[in-house]
Amino acid sequence: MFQLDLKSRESIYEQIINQMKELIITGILKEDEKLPSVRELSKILTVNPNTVQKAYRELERQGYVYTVAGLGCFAASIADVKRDEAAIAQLTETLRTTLRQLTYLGFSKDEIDALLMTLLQEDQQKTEELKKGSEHI
Amino acid sequence: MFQLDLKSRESIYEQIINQMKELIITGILKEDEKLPSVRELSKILTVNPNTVQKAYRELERQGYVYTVAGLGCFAASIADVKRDEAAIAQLTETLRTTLRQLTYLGFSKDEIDALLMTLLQEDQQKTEELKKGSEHI
Amino acid sequence: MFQLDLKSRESIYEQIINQMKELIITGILKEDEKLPSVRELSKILTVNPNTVQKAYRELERQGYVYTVAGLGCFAASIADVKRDEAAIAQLTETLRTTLRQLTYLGFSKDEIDALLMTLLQEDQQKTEELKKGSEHI
Amino acid sequence: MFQLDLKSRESIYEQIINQMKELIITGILKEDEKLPSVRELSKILTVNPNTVQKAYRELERQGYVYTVAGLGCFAASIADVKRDEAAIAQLTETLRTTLRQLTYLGFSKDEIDALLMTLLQEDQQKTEELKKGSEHI
DNA sequence: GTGGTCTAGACCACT
DNA sequence: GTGGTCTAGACCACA
Repeated sequence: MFQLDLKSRESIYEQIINQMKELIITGILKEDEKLPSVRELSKILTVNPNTVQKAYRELERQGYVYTVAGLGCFAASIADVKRDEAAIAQLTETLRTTLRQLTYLGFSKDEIDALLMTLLQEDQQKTEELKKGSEHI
Repeated sequence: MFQLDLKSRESIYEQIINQMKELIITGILKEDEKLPSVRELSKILTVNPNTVQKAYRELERQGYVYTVAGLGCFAASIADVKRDEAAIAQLTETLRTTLRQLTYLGFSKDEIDALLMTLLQEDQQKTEELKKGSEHI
Repeated sequence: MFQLDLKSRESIYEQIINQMKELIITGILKEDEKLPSVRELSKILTVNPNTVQKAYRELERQGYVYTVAGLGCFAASIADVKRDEAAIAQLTETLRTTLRQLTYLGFSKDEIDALLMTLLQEDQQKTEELKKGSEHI
Repeated sequence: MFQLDLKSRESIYEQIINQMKELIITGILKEDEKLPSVRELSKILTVNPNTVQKAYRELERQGYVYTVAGLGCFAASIADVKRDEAAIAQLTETLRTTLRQLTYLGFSKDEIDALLMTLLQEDQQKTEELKKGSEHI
């Protein structure tokens, strides 16, 4: 279910956040469905409970899950996911910088265009596959 | 000449690297032209010399500059740095991840498309301006 | 009769306490009227009986209800609970802290004033409605 | 400078957050002024560095401070403080509930009005005093 | 059982 | 030196 890469530059709690987002956005984790408990997931991933806790807290802050003390953490409605303007601004800035770097490396507009189209298609396909996968359950 | 943003998430040495790359690739810093010395630049930017040193080392590692002991650091040939496959792979991965995050935030393909078009146009304009600017020198 | 919000920050037993207080003070639950049993209410609300138990205990401690062993829990005289100085002090402290937090967020005195007026009016209306509702019984 | 109350129901990191907000909002900590380092403050308060860290991170998230890795944490412009809608909604809800409770305890609208006026005035005075105090430094 | 907070260490990248 | 992340424990309130 989860694939952690300890060697990755992405920190563990960020990997947990992103993979959990994937499960929620694609509907594999349905609205109001319970997430594994902090302790449970920490055992599965063999990481410290605090690390999982940190990820869950951030997911709650961003509106992906909601917490009921004593009961656990549950997937929120996708509609509740906050379009955090700060996060969007940061992602936009990352895109801007990255595109700029490609230009520095001598990529023409058309080459960048082609690359982006490929990546976007890839992204859409991945989303579709995950959604289909969850329907079969 | 340099614009450092201490509040940015991007670390200072990365900002120096990226802006120096810009100067080199756009030809504002011509081949074999001397870069400011580590001490000089650190004074201009009011940052720690170690930070500038680290940026220069990384620029050398990536082939953007070469160092002559006792003389200083010089801009390398643009041909030497173009099409750095490792760099391209990394930038592609960054794009992939960033697009995925936007999808997580509920962005539709069309919205992402629109955003990318805007950014690309911005990038092209900036490139044009820099080229014109360097021709006048 | 009861509206529990699991997603609320307010713990479940506190929600039960507050709503039970509302029923008692507005006279919907009249003096010496029997409250639903712990087991009954826990089934209705689909919560753990311990949670209801805890709420009832706290209501008893604050004088809102009294317990007769073997018979159940009954609404106390409203006179017994009014003007609980400890409770008032605590609520005042909560107000003080909350107003301060609004100031931290940059709210001007006028903005806070306006907000309070709105809330007070809301509160008065709700009180009126409840009183009318209970007269008809 | 700081007053921690270990017995308080307010957690330590929340106390740090609130007191730091006070220092920033009142201008005692001026824009771009450095906060004590995580380790330094943890020693002063004899709490764990992680606890201070948690407070600083939250302050950054809310826009009260900005962080430069390797340099430290700095007071942000008050204009940058984010009017976090979720936080405002929560504070409003707290006010609503608290006013309701006072009504339950038999307070008339006029009594609540009077109490609120007193608290508001208190709050304004405190803010004024802190601002004056910082001017004298 | 659950999440929330805290302590006491440790290692890393950056300045 | 700085903040950022992580581990390995512990205690608390709540369900």
